[in-house]
Amino acid sequence: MYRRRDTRREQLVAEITNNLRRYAVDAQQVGHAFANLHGLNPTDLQALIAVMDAELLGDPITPGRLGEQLNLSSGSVTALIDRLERAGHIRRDRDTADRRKVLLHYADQGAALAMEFFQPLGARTDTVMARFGEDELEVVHRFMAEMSESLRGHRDEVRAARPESPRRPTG
Amino acid sequence: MYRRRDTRREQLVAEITNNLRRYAVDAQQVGHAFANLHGLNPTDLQALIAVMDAELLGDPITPGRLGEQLNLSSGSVTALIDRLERAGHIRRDRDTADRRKVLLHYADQGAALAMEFFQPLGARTDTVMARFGEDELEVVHRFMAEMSESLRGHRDEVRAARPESPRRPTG
DNA sequence: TCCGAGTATCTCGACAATCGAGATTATCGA
DNA sequence: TCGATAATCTCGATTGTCGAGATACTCGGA
Repeated sequence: MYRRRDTRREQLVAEITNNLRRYAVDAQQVGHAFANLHGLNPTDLQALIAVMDAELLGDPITPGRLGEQLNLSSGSVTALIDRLERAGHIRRDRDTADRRKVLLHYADQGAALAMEFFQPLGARTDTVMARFGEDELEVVHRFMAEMSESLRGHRDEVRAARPESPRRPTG
Repeated sequence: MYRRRDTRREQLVAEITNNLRRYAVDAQQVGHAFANLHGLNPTDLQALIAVMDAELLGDPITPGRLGEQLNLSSGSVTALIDRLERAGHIRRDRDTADRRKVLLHYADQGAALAMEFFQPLGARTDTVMARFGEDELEVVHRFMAEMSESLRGHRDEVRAARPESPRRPTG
């Protein structure tokens, strides 16, 4: 964000970078605000979306994998799922094949909530996209796909890094 | 994400929407992982970025406004600033004009951390953008600017909404 | 069928971030 | 100087999270 802007191209790069960053921040705040509004905490909403995503991909998520995605300990995951299940957002089902496993499915309550979360967002997204031609959307699509891919790579790198001196403020 | 995909255009819209959502989720997880790595919690990192942003715009943020941005109560903000100040990330300064106000500035420690956070991200962003022509970047820029603007509007709407029955589970 | 190693999930006590009401400190107009 | 207003901080209660150990299940071998 804080870089040379001598050429038009550099200026574009700088501003796009800015916008991506702001988009990410704002998205997080939308999630936070929405969660508050519905008596959830942000983790709950993240979890709900992850459960829904996995299920729609035909590959229901387990508590273990959910914990990896959200970076939670096993204890926290159990508490999290308890909360969501108590609120009627999701269900726990044992995997019939491997009965050690628990598969998470969203319940009606959770589907409704996710819908309520995504619908206004989708409407706004559509409005913006309506102002772009199909060839332009092709460009945007290619850009977002690569950007998304790149960010996922970065996330995995950061996660792989081990804290060398985690919290030792000058001993 | 879950919509008709009859035409190429609809397909594009659907996939871009998907990518935006995934980008937001992944960005949040990067923040979470990075914060963990450095002994912070996600709120601390968000706050640090907000302080840095405000200061670079020439308009240093106050604890009150920081609390609004992050949706924290005044007590939490004080604790948050205490943590960050103790860790050497930011400084508190009284506003000389209105001495009730406290202005937050990032200290060297905080600048270094923010740099460490953004640099690898910037490198990746640059790599992706290098694969696009200047006219393509113009399109992406316009798209991201409008998208970002739209999302901010949505955030404010969600924040303005008041929880009608916040947490009364059929009590 | 029984055993033991391996894996997934859950239980529980300790810790830390957050909330929210009230106290504190500073400003501004009369 | 005094009272009203505003920004920040203090403190007790609540709640999400951690992490080690317990529990439940699977799978291969005898």
